[in-house]
Amino acid sequence: MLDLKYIRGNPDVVRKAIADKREAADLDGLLSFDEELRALIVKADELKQERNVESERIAELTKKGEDASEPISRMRQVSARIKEYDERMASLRAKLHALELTIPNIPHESVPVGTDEEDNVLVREWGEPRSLCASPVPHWEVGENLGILNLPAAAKIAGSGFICFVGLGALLERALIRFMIDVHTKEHGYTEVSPPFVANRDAMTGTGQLPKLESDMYHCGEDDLFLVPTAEVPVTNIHRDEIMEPGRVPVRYVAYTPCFRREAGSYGKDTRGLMRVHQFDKVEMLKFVEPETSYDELETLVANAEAILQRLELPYRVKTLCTGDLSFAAAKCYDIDVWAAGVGAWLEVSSCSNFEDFQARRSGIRYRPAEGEKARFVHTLNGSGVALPRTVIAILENYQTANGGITIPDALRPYMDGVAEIS
RNA sequence: GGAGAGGUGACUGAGUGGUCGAAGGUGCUCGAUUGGAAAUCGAGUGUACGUGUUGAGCGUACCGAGGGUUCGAAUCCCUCCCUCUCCGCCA
Repeated sequence: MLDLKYIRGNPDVVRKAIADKREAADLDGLLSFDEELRALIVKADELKQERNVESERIAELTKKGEDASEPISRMRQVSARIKEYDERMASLRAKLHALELTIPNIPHESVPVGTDEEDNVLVREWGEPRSLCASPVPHWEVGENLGILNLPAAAKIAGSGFICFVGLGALLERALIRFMIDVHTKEHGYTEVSPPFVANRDAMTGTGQLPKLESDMYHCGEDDLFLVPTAEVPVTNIHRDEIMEPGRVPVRYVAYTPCFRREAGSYGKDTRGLMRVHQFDKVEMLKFVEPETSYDELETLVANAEAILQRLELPYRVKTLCTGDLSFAAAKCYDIDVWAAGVGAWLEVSSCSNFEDFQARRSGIRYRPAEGEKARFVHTLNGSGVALPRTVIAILENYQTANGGITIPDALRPYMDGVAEIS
């Protein structure tokens, strides 16, 4: 959510952001509601002041035993008018707020303007895109062959787009989670959290999943709870409606959660195997920082995610998303794609974003720079560190050996009970 | 799921219809005192919105949330949420 005063003062900047992000938002409607509302506030406040003053007089008269019926009947009418104003303002506020939630964040000046992923800009590449064997097969084949992946079982249980790991496959998943969290807590200074995997409507709205993406969320109607689409939702909301005391920021968290996404409307060949699933594991990093440092923090965030892939010796590339590919709430975002030799494709395993104060304003997350100073909104950032299934794909495909087995990356072996190869 | 208790400012804790944005205490900030500190004394100490010759002032709102009663609600009524205690159930 943007500052309404900012929108009022810089409508052209906001209009450009909406266009660059290819969003549809009724800015003019918002501005006119805002103007109408402020006019009503002035009138209603005047009436309320009159009522407050007169109420005090009525109290005095009553105390002295004098007749107060004249001001009372007059105030009865004033109150009726106030009620009318309050009702009009309430409905106007609701409409205004609904529109406010549809205004996207403004891209940072360093973000390239573009229409879709074709216009994203390559920042750097790491490692050689290759495999241990000459002609690696796709992960679903090698996984089924080795008995570590049972997709038909997952389909039987929950339908297509779900995963069932077996044996060393399941251990590999668990090892990756532990490996990533350990690196981030022990070497990168993050604090581990294990949050709820469901979130309520307020939490989902605070981070920006609602109202726009409701149809992509799994929803428990009975309790009006949503399965988390990313740890970003529960972890960002840890500090919702808080003012963090001086010295508290920067706060850095890392969390493992499963992520649930309906992926409604996603069809095509990139949905094969583990590439696009409804439930996947992810280790996510989040930061709450001072505004002045947020772009430096974004760079280290990306570096922290890259460190995971470097340890696993998986080739990857980093891209800056252009305005058209940038998500609704982000001001700037880097995507990291890992190379998967079997399917011969770059797969997105991390998205590292700076939301500036967009989520913080929406969620009421502030900090006090020093004792006695005015509270300011923090800047929030988050990035995957990293998403599991596509990392598993890369391991199954890039570490495939000529005999159809899988070599375990050195960094993972301590977490795999020393297992060096799956065969 | 059943029964009960409770939600007030950074914290603690008063307040059952008007003089309450809210006593007292603690903490914090500034000042006095001191060689320095403690103690003591004095002053100050929320957020949001609006208005404004723009950060002085003024106004409005906020005592878990939302409604209602009333000229007037922290105080009375209703609904919901959350916390705690006991019982039941259970990993």
